[in-house]
Amino acid sequence: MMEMTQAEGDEKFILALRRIALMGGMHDYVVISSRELGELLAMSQQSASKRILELLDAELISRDLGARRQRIRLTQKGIDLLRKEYTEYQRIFEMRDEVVIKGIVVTGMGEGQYYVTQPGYQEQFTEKLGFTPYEGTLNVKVPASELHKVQTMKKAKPIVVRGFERNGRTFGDVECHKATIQNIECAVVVPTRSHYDDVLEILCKYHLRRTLSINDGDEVEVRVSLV
Amino acid sequence: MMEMTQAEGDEKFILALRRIALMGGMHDYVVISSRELGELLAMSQQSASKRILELLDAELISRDLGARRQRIRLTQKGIDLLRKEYTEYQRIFEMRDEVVIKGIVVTGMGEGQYYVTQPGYQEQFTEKLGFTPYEGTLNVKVPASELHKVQTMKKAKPIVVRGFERNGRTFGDVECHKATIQNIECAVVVPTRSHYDDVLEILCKYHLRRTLSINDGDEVEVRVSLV
DNA sequence: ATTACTATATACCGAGTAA
DNA sequence: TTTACTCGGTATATAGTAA
Repeated sequence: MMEMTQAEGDEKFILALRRIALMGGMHDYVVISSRELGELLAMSQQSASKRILELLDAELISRDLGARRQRIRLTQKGIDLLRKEYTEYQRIFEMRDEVVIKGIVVTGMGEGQYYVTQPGYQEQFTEKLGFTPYEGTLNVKVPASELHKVQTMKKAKPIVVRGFERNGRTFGDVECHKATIQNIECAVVVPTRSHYDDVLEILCKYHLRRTLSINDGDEVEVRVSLV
Repeated sequence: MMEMTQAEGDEKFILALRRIALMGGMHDYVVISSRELGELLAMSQQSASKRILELLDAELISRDLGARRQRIRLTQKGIDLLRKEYTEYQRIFEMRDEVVIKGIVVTGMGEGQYYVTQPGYQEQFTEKLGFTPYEGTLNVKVPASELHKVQTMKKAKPIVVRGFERNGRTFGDVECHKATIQNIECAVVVPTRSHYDDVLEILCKYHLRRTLSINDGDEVEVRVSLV
């Protein structure tokens, strides 16, 4: 005897629910025969009839069964199930608008600070990011399970801060992405050199450790805009 | 022998594609074992393995099969299939003639009040909304989980209140949507500036805080008409 | 026309197991 | 550890048909 949880068993209902919803079944009863539903779902009249009985049994639809025609509408439970599906697709496709990366605050090697304070960069930060960064970056280590989000971020169009030369030293381009941490505006700096880095360097107008009262080991959510 | 068209046979692939997409497989290869995928899909390792082979055969994913681990990503065809599904859900849910957005009453920055009281707007509000707004807006903060409804609202055809110039200052167009809160007629003003705003500004003939006895922190349901 | 039952056919899943 | 084969049990679909 194979038992199924609610969520697992739901899957086969979805297609039928969607067809009914597309015919207006979320708002009111719609006339639909089992033959018609079968055609829309590429299955036999018999199977469609059975599917309707299953949907009724699962309380995902309600039915008004007349002598020659049945009328069907979705129940609230049916609408909720479809909306859950919809939300999952939104998560998939709107992941492109922003991505929330969880990570742990760590102490960096002071590299960020060195770069941020270079006047050649600083002017551009102010112009292109809309704020003058505090002289120091917040370093956030990203766990492996979140690294794909960093990849996503790196593929989004960055705000490019141009490199320059100074005292015979070459400073490369820096790619930034606007972000927020607890609603405070900041920016993630992607050093163009290292492609496999799992530490985000974050610029902010404020001293984030003090402003947010965070320290090494604390978890933070960096909400990166990808637009 | 039962032949299936492409579209019909696709159905069983969708769930697996969605899981892979949610792990970032639309953007890059992601490491995922057949056991892991099986757990996520509530099926055995064997079945998940078979499903992966089927997805490969249908050219919906591509795979980099290493000695100890496989990496999978969606092909363009796989992405297209998911997007087709997403579009169908959009059709279902955006066909709706109203959307109910839950939010929390907050205190705004007084901007709404400034705009509402401009005579250039006020006349149009009276004409186009059917009521003369109280001199102040109710601000409702929408949680992230409800933001997709705001997107839906923004895609509906708005009532446009034309901008104007006054004392050398330019006032832009304002987009409104008719709505109700607890059956009281009102209108949601869409701030044209930022697309990611999560605060609704609400116009009403009455002083809503007093009329409904609501205050900061209270939850309200804004029922927005999309027709 | 319908809906939907019963019996048969088929597709699917997972246990066992190899590589 | 992996991936993925074979095979047998079971869930699911359809044809035939009743009401």
